[in-house]
Amino acid sequence: MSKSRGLQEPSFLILTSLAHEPQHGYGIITDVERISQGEVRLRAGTLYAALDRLQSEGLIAEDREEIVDGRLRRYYRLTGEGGLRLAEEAARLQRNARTAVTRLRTRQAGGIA
Amino acid sequence: MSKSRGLQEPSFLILTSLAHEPQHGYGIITDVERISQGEVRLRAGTLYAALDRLQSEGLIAEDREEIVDGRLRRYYRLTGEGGLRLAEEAARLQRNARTAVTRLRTRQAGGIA
DNA sequence: TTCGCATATGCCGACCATCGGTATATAAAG
DNA sequence: CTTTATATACCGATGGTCGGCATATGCGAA
Repeated sequence: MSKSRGLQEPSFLILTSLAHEPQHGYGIITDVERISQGEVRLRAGTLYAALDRLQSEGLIAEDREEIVDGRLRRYYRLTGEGGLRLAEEAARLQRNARTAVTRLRTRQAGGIA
Repeated sequence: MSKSRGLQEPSFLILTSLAHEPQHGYGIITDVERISQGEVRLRAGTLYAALDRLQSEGLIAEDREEIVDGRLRRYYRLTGEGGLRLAEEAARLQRNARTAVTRLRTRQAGGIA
C-alpha cells in the first residue's frame, strides 16, 4: 500500500476508464482520449508506468489476458480500494471546481482590472 | 504568455485564492489550507516558485506592497488571462469528476474486487 | 511489396512542479 | 528563551509525466 497523495490528471483518468469495466492498456489510451474530449492523449510511457504504480498501490489489479490477432491484451480492473480512492478524488475535484467558480463570480477588482 | 499545460492542484488553488481579491504570499498559504479543508498545505518553496512561474505566464500580477509590523507584504492579483484560465480548468475538473462518478455508478464487476 | 497506420506492450532519459528543509527577520506567546 | 505565527526566498531531492524508441502483427494504400 502507499501513502496516497493527490492523483495527477492522467492517473485519475486511467482509474476513471477502469471504473465502468475492465480494460486493457491500449483501450485505456483511446478511452481516456474520448472521455477527455481529445484533450488528454496518454503516452505509452505514462500509461504503463502508471499501471505498474497503481497496481503496486493496490488501486487496480490484473483482471485477465486475451490474445487477439496474435497480440496480447492484458486487462486491468479497479479494486475496491481504487474505487473508494477515485470517489474521494472526484469529490475533491468537484469541491475545488465549485470553490473556484464561486470566487470568480464574487470577484473584487484588485488594483487595475 | 505561456504554453498552458495542465495546472497542478497547488497552482490551481493559488489562482483560486486570488480569484476573489488580491492576497499576499503567506495569506495564500493559510487561505489554501482553509479552502482545501486542511488537505493542502503549501510549502514555502512551492508557493514562491509557483508565484514566479504564474506571473511569468501572465496569469497573475503584482498588485501592491505593504509593510505591516516591519514585514513586507507583496500582494498579487489574478489577471484577465488568469481568470479565463482558472475558469477553463474548473470546467475541466468538473467534467472529469462527473465522468468518474457516473462510471463508478454504472460499475460492472470485473473479477473479484 | 513496401510503406504507413492502427493495435499492443514495454523501456529509458529528460523535464519540471512539488516537496521538504533551511535561512532570515520581527513580534507575541509559552 | 524557545516556540509559534507572520513573511519572503533559495536549494537539493523526489517522482509523475513527456517524448522517443523498440518490438510485433495485421490491414489498406501507394
